[in-house]
Amino acid sequence: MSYDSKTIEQKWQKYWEENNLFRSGEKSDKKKFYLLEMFPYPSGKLHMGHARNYAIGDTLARFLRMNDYNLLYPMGYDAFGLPAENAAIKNKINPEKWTDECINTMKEQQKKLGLSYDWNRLVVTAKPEYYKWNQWIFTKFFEKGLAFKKQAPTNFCPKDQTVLANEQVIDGKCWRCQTEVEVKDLEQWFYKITDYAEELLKDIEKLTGWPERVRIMQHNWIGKSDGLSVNFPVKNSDKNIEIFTTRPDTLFGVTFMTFAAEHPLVMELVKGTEKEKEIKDFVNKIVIQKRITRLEEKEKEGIFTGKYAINPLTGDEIPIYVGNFVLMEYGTGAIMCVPAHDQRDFEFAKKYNIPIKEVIQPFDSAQGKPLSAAFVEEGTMVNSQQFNGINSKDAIAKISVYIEEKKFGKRVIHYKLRDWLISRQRYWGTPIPIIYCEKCGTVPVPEKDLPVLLPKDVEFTGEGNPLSKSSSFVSCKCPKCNAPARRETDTMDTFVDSSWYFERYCDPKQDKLPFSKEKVSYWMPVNQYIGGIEHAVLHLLYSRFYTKALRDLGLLNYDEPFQNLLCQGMVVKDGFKMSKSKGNVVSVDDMIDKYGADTARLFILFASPPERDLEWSDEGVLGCYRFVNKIWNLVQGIQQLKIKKPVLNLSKDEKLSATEPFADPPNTSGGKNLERIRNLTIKKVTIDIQKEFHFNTAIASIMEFYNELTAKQSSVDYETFKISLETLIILLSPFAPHICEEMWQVLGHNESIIKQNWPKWDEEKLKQNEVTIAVQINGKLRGQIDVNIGLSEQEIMEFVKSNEKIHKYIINKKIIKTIYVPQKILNIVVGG
RNA sequence: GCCGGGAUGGCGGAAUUGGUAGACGCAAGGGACUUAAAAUCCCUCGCUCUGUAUGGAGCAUGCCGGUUCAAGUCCGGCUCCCGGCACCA
Repeated sequence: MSYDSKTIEQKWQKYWEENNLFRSGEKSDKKKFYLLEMFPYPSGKLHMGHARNYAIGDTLARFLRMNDYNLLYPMGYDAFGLPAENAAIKNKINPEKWTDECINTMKEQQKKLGLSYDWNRLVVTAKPEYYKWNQWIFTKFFEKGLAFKKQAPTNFCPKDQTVLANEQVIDGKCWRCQTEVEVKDLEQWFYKITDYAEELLKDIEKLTGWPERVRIMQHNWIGKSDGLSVNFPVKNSDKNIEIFTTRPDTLFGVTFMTFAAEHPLVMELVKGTEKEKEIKDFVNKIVIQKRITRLEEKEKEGIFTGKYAINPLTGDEIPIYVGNFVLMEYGTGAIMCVPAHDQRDFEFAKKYNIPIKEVIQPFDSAQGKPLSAAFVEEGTMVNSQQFNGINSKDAIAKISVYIEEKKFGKRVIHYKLRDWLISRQRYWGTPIPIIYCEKCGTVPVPEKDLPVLLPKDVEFTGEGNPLSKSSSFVSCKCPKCNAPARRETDTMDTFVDSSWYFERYCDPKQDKLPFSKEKVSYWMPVNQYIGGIEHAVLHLLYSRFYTKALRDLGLLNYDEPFQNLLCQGMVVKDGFKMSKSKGNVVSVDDMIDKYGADTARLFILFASPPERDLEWSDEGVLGCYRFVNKIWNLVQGIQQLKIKKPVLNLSKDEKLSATEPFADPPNTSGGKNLERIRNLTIKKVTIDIQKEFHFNTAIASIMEFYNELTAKQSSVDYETFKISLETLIILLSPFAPHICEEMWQVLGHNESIIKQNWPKWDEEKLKQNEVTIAVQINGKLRGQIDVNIGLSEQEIMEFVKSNEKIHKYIINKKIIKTIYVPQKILNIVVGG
C-alpha cells in the first residue's frame, strides 16, 4: 500500500508549470538571492552526480522562496564540445541535432525530479544568440590585446588528427583513443589571463565563502614566486645567460648552470664546436622523450656543453650543462645550480662530479662534515664575502639589492599560471571571429557581421577540422578593404562559453549586449554556487578572470563572480565512483520510476552531508521510501477518520486502529511537550539548512519529529496534533516537494505549499520545567537525575545525596570539589 | 616530496563554545498480524566480563603521550586512507 508517486508528481509538476510558480521577477523589495548550479554538459542523460547537485540546489531554492527571497534560480546547458562532434562522426548526425536531443532528454529528467528552475531564462551556449556575444567579447578582448595569437606547442593526437586541451590529455595519452599525444607547434589564440595573475591571486582573500581547499588549489595554480633575475656572462662570448632564482642567498654557491634542452641559446653556443653533434643528439632525445615520460622520468641526466659562464659576484668560471630536469616553460629556461643547497642540483653534481660549495651553514653547524644531501633550510652565510655571518634569510634581500646596484640583474616575479590557449581545431564550438586579409592582416569581424555562424554544409569525417574544408565558411571578404580574405577556422574552448553564462542568466534575452549592466548589477554576484570539485581551478579560475576582464571593459562593476561556493562530493557505490565501466551505475530514471523523485531526493540528501562523498545504498533508498509512505498514510488516515482521533497504528491496509483518543480538554502536558518539540524541530531544520547545508541532520530531525508525533504514549489534543503535522509537512516540502503539496491539499489547503511562509520558532516554547542532569563522579557517569529547572547547585547536591545509586560512590569519601554545568552536568570530584 | 582533507558500531552517519559518544536511517535478531509471503507494527541492538527480581563492572571515537574536574573535540608525536600539485629553480 504504497502511494502513487507517479500520478502525484506529474500532477504537481504540471501545476507548478502552469501557474508559473518559479518565474523570477526582476527587482523587488525583497532581498535578492542568486542561486546557481554548474550547468551540465548535455551528454545525453542525467547521472546521479547531477541529481545530487540539483537536489541540493533545489531544496535550498525552495527553502529560500519560503523565506521570502527574490530568487534567481536558472538552468542552462554547456552545449558545445567534443562528444557532440564525436557523435556526429560516428552516427552521421548533425552535432546540433544530437545536442538538442540530449538537452531535451535532460530537461525532461530535470523536470521529473521536480526542480524549480525558471526555464524562461534558459541559456544554451551553442545557440547563435549566445555565442554571438562570445564572439563580441572576443573582439573586445582583441582590441585590448587580451586576445592574441602566437606560435605554441600543443597536444596533438595523431590518431584523431586533432589538437587536444590539456585537460583532455591523461597521463600523456588521448582521452578518447589512448594514443600517446605528440607535441606540435601551431599558431594558436590565447587569452592573456597572466595579465590578471596578481589580482586573481590577491582576491582569493576575498573568497571567504569558498572551501579552503579550492582557494589553496587556485593559489598554487597561479604559483607566484618572488625572485631575482641574474645575467651570467658567457666566457669568451658577448652572450649572457639570464636565470631566475628565488634563492639569491645561494648565489655564491653556484658551481654550474643548466639549460633546458629547448633553450635557443644551447645550439647557438655550441655551434661549430666539436661538441655540436653530441649535444644536438642529446637535446633531440630529451625533447622527444620529455612530454611523454616526464612524469616518470626522475633520474637526472645532462651533458656538458664545453662552455663556461662567469658568476658575476665571484668571477668564478662555471661549467654550462644541458639537463633533462630544467623546464623551458618556467622562468627563463636556464638555471643557476647550487648543489649544496638544492637537492636536484645536489644529485646532478654527485652524478657528474661537479664541486659542491657550501654557502649556508646550519645554526648548530657541524663543520667539515661532507653533505649527504642538500641543506635547504635557513642558516648562517659562509663563503659569501661581505655577506658572511648574517642570517641567510636576511641575505636574500641584501644580495638582491646588491645585484640590482651592480646591475647584474633585477628583482622579478614569476607565475606558474600560463596564458589560456583557447583555440580548438574543432567544428562544434564558437567560431573565432577573425578574418585574415593579405593587405590588412588580422582583422576582427565587426559587430554588425556577428555572429559568425557555424556553416551547415560540412562533413564529419573525423579527419581534421571540418570548418577548414567548408569553402563557403573560409572564403570571405576583408571587412576593411573588401578584398578576398580567409576566415579563421579555429573555434573556442568550451571553457570560454562557461566563463560568463551566469551573467547571461541575469538578462537572457538581451540582444544589444551580452547582458545589461543594470540587471547584472542587481543579481550578481552569485550568492551560492554549487558544483563539483573538478572545476576547482579551470572553470572557477577562468570565470574569475572573465569577470575582471569584463569589469575593465566597463561591462560590469564587481570583482568576483561567486560569493559562496559549495563543492559537493561524488556519488559512489561499492567504493567506486559510479561509472559504466565499473558497472555500478544507478539510473536516475529507474529511481524516479520505482520510488518517485521525492524519495530519490530525500535519500540523496539524507545519506551524507553534501560536501562528502555519498555512498549509494539501495536499502537506504528503501528506508526513505518507507518514511515518505508513513507520513502519507498518517495524513490519509487523519482524513479518513474525519474525527478527532489519532491514527497511530496502521497495522493493516485499511484497518486504522486508533488506540487512544486525543486528549480533551486541550493543552495537556503531552500537547505542551509536542509543541516544544515542534519548535525545536523548526529551529534545528532551519539552522541546519541555512548554516552548513546539513540536509542530512535536518531530515533526521524531521524523522524524529514524526516519531514523536506518532508516539503511542503521548496523548495530545487535536489542534496541537494538526499544527504539528502541518509544520512537519512544510518543513519537509523543500526536500520532497510533490508529496508535500499533495498532503497539504489533502489537509484542506487550497494554496500551494510553495506560497507558505517558512515557520518560525518561539524560543519561549523551547524552555522546559524539568531537566535531566548527568551526575559524574571523578568524570565518570554514575547516574542521571531529573530536577526542576530552577534548582541551585546546592539543591541538586541534596538530590544526589538522597539518590542511593549515586550516593554510594561518594559515601565515606572526601568531596574535593564539584563542577556544575547548569542544566547539564554535575561532576563530583572525590578523593581517598 | 609538498599542500589540503579525513579516520567514530556490521554499514551511512550524529554529537552546541571541551560537558551523558553512537541522534536519525540501514542491516541484523526476536515477536505480533497472516493459511503463507510481502507490507506494516512492537521489542533488542558498540564491545567484553558478570548477574539474573530490577541490574552491575570495565573497555571503547586510527595509534602513543599530554593538558583538564571532564577530551571524538584542545596540544605534541606517529600510522593509514583520499584528493590536488608535482623536477616551478
